[in-house]
This record gives sequence, structure tokens and C-alpha cells, in this order.
Amino acid sequence: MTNTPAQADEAGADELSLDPEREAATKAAVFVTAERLFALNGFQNVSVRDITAEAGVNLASVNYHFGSKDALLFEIFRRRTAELNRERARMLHQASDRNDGKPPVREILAALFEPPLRWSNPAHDRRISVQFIIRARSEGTEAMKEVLRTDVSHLRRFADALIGALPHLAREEVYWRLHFALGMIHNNRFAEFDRLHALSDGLTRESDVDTLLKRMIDFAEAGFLA
Amino acid sequence: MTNTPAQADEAGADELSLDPEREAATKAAVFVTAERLFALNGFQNVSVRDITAEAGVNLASVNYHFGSKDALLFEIFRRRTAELNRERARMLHQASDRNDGKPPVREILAALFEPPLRWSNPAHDRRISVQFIIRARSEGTEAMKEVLRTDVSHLRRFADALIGALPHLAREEVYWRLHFALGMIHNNRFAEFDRLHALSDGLTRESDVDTLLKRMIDFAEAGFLA
DNA sequence: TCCCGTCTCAAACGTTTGTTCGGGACAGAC
DNA sequence: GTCTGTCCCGAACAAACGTTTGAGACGGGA
Repeated sequence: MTNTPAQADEAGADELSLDPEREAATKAAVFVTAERLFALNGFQNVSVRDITAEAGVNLASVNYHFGSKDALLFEIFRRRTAELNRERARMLHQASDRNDGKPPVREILAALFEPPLRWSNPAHDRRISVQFIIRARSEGTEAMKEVLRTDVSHLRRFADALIGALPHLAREEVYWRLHFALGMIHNNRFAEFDRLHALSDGLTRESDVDTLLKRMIDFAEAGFLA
Repeated sequence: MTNTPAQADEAGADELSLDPEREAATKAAVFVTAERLFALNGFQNVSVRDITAEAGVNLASVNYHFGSKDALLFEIFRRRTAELNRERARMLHQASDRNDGKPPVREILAALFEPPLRWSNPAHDRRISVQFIIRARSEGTEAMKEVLRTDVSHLRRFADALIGALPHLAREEVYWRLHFALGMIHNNRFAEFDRLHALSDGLTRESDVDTLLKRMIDFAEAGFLA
């Protein structure tokens, strides 16, 4: 019973506490390496051996520190989505403060689009995290999809804010348009940008994040105000 | 050398010819069963044994008729995307004829959205095919992604038509907005609808395809005309 | 010094995977 | 009848997979 700290760790650290100081260097190395490989190559195309080999740790480290491969995947998923939702909520809160509790559509969309888009900047550390989150939406474990299906608490405030900003629209209509706007984000994958690049004969460039953000907000705002 | 018809078949039937009469019943059974299982459970989560067991054929049938599991996947992908592109091109052509070669944005978007959306109707046979195609975009083989990245010939006519309908817009802008509109389609997955359903407390219903189509076109048209 | 909890290690386990093999059934041509 | 090509079958193969095991290294507290 001495060689199973994964379950004890789960019970102890209820909150998402990283504590880089105290945490074992091996566990952190597995975490970041796994996130990168999963994001780049897909969940099923990366084996535990690939992770541990690239991280320079022992094969058994994954099961020792995380319990299983799926549990490792789920922990990365939980931490990154929590960070993203926190940042989005922070921006929405600021927008609400700036507008006496009634932010306009444009600022609500900015709070929704800007965090993942800014993180997608090639210079940004979290570029990989965004790709991981997007991938989880289609390739995720059943546990992940269960969360994605049922846990919509982070979207409630955005839906309510949009309903408040569009009082003339039926609530049903607002939900659908939020659904469409979210789809625009999930389409921000490597392959989709490559297709766009090929279609436009190199006219479109991915690098300019601020311009892309403005384009997305313009498009979605017009859709909401239609 | 007698037991390898897969390669000879590839050379012989250059075009996508099904010929249900002449084609072996086993091959057709493998094809439709594989498509359904792949679409429902994901490419990597379905084994050759799952397919052959459910289809009621021998395990070796996949390799005998298609060469390999990946080749089977690719053949399904090629046939279904070809059918989808053909239907879209047909609708765009009709819209062009109706408008003296200059169809408006709304009809172009209808040609883009309507085929996959109408096929997604629960009553429609091709519901599975649409899910397969959507899945190929994120879980596909490297061969599929290569096609998705480079082969954009089917989108050329849509991009040109949109540029013609929006002469005041910069070409670059049109390409980006087409990219956004396509993202709205790819978001039409089971899990995404479930999330929308949970978020709206059951206010939104998936079943009504015509209403959804109108909503999507309204949203995207406003984005293009912004 | 001894003990104990934490962590790492090489090695192996059992399962599942895609693929291949040889044989045989069946039908049409000669 | 004999041959030939097509197709199906059970059986096996080698590889890769996630996971488990038992032992050992290390360090702080008694």
C-alpha cells in the first residue's frame, strides 16, 4: 500500500493547487510534457512511453503520480479549463464594472474571445494549453465529455449578460447565437488555419492576434445584433 | 498473390463507383458498419474486431477488401466528402442560375449550410455521414488531414461567389469570414448540442432543422454584411 | 542506528491491436 | 473433369499498449 500516492493526493489537494516548490519535479515534468504531446499529436496517438521518454522520467511515473493515463489527461483538462474560465470571468466582471452592470454585446464577446485568442499567440506560453482544450472537446475521455456536456456554470454569466444586452431578442435566440459564437473559437485549430491559408493563397496570416480578435468580434457582434 | 484484391480494386475503380449490385455484400456491410461505429465512437475507439463482429463478417474482411484499417477510413472519408461537395456545388450552381451568375450572400450561405444540416436530420440516412465527416476534421488520419489542408478546390467557388457578392469588402476579409462561417458548421456535434440544451434549460431543441438552418444563415449573413 | 514514508527504477504482466497466413468453398470457362 | 479466380474462414502472429510489481535509493525523525 506504500506505492499509491495518487489517491491520497486526490483526497488531500481538493483544490487545483500546483505549488511548484513542493511538488515533485517528476510530476511537473510529466504534466507539461504530456500536455504538449497531447495537444500536438492527439490524445490517443500519444502513449505513456512517449511521455515518460520525452520527459526523461521512468515509465511508472504516470501511474504513480496520477493513477492512470486517463486521470492524467483529466487533471490537465481540469486545470487548464479552470484557468481559462477564471480569466474569462475576470474580463466579464471588469466589463460589467465599466458599464454599470450592463455591458454591451461587444465587450461580452471580447471577454469570451480574448483569453483563448491571446493565449494562442505564438509567443505565449499557453498556446499549447489552448490546443489541448480544443482537442478535449472532440477527442476527450468520457469523463471530460461528461463535464463538457453538463457543467455550463461558466457560460451562465455570459448568457445572462447577453440576454441583458439584447432585451428585444428571444432568450432562445440568444442561446443559439452564443452557440454559434463558441463554434467560431473551436475552429481555431492548426489544420483550419492551414486550409484558410491555402484557400486565400497566403493572403491571410495567422500571426496577427489582435487583428484576428477584432475580425471575430466584428463578425459575431453583427450576428448578435441582426 | 491471389489474396490481395484491395490494390487491384484501387487501380480498377478509379472513380468512386459503388455499384451495389456487383459489389460484394461483405464489403458493403463493412463499409456502412464501420462508418456508423466510427462516427458514434471515434476513429481510435473502434477496432477492426468491433466492425467485423457487428457486421457479421470475418475479421480478415477489412484487410482483404480495403487493404488496411486506415485505408478503409480513408475510403469512407473520400466518398462522403465527395458526396457532400457535389451537393454543395449543385446548390451553388442553382443559386447562380437563379441570380444571373451573381447570387447574394444569403443564397451562397444556404448552399454551404443546407446540405450538411439537412443530412443531420434525425430522420435522414446520412446523419451518420455528417458526424463522420466532422470527426475526420479533428481525429482524422494524417492522410485525411493532408487532404483537408491542401484540397480547397470545393471552397474556391464559394469564396469567389462571396467576393463577387461583397465587392466593397477586402478579399482577405471575405476569406476570414468564410472561415468563421465554416466553424459554425463544424460545431454541430452531439456534445455541443447537449451543452446548449443544458445551458438553456431545455429551451433549445435540436430537432427542428429548418429553424436551425434559418438561424445559422441569419447569424452568418449579418456577419458578412457587417 | 534504526525506521519509515516518499520517490524512482528496471522488468514484467496480461490484454488488445492491426495484420497475415494457408486452406477451402464455390462458380464459371475450357 | 479440371483449372482458375474470387471470396470467406479460423487461426495465428508480432507489436504496442496501460498497468503492476518488488526492490532499492534517499532523507528526516526517533
